[in-house]
Amino acid sequence: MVFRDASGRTLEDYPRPSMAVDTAVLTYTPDAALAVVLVQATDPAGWRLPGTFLHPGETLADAVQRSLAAKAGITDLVPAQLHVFDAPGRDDRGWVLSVAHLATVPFDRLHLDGQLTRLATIDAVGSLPYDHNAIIEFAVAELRARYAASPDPEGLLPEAFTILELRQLHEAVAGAPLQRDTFRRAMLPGLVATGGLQRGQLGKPAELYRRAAGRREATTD
Amino acid sequence: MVFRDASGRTLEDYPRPSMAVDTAVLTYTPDAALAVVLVQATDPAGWRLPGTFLHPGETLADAVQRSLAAKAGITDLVPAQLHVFDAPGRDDRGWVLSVAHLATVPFDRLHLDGQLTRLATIDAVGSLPYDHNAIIEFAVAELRARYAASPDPEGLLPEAFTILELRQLHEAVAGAPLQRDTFRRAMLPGLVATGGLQRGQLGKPAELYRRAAGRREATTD
DNA sequence: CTAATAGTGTCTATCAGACACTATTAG
DNA sequence: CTAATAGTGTCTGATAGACACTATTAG
Repeated sequence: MVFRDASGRTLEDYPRPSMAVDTAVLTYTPDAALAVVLVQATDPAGWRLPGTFLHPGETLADAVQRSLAAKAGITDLVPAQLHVFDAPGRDDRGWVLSVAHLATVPFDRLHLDGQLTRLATIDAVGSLPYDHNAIIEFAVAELRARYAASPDPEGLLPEAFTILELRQLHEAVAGAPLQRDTFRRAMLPGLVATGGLQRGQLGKPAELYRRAAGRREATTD
Repeated sequence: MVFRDASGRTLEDYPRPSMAVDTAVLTYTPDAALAVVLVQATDPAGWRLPGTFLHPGETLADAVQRSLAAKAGITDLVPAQLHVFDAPGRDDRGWVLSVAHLATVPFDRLHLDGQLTRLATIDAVGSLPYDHNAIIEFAVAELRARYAASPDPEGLLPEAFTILELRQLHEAVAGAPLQRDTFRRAMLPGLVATGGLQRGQLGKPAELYRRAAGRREATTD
């Protein structure tokens, strides 16, 4: 069926923008920092967020996966839409709207190639082209909301972890220190002890936990 | 500056989708119900959310304003982006992405024309074409989040109101009854007594309030 | 007066913040 | 032993839910 409006024009007669996706891939580094993946571009040269133009018939989520699989060797992502950036002059190459996305990846599943890709710590990202700094702001705010309620909902830690490791992750995400005892009591309902202990450190060995199956909120019941 | 990719193609050589906006305009009716504005279309005939295609150089927010000013006589909106609906087959007229929006309007600022526009109560919207039912779900969820913390943040009530009227509005938004005394105590920090009373009803006259200037959250300080 | 609604006092359970205490390890 | 970290007990203040009480009106 061909659509025609009041003036008899079909859908193809209307000017259309180019549609892009740009993704903030967030990870948690071994030195306890929240970091974002940047890629090197040539055209306006410099570091920026990985992105691509939407292909015909393709889903936004698929475009995100396609743009990241090559550049960062990441698969099985669950990208989340954040916001559409639509300022008319945001891209000097033409009329381009970008749908900003967030994806989280455990550090050991990242395979960055070094020349074309690098990690930047969240509080030390430089000035990026387009509105990519604003996209990172959006992404971090979204991640903070997710981490407020339950223990490591994105699975950035390995299978088993101590509560200290969990708290350091949550502090990196929140960008602020968290109460030691309150944090423990808030997270315990969502955790299951593995029975193992973490030895070799000074002090009493810490119990190892994994996330509870039901991905519980921090409540009593 | 003309952009060319590795194959020498410019931005215009890439296929592009049509970009639309669809808006859930929510209001609060005199009979204490949350309702959404629907418009009558001819092309696939039936009721649907008001929307339009994005014009060149136009902002999404501007397109929302343009599509609503005519059809519902509403101006000075502050539309909020909700989500991009991008399923390849969502529109049988072609490849159309829609950016769903939420706008709230006090009932007495609505000027619906009757033949082409009507209100539907939220829990009695019928089955709408495309993904317009999902858009309404998104919009109501967003409104609920906003109304959880502060008194009538969208200004759906008139200047002065009683706490009973405020609670009835919040119950319509939440879709569930709220505790009478708890609600009052939670909202009072964000309210200012006007000094007036609401008379003429049976029972003790209720004090009239307006929203506090600072749009305070429900806390003590 | 009665019926109805507005507004408040208060008890209980829960929870965050704060702090100190006990428990268990390395060295 | 000492130093350091893990884990817990407990007090305080704030708050939600529940319930009952007082206050003030219409009729």
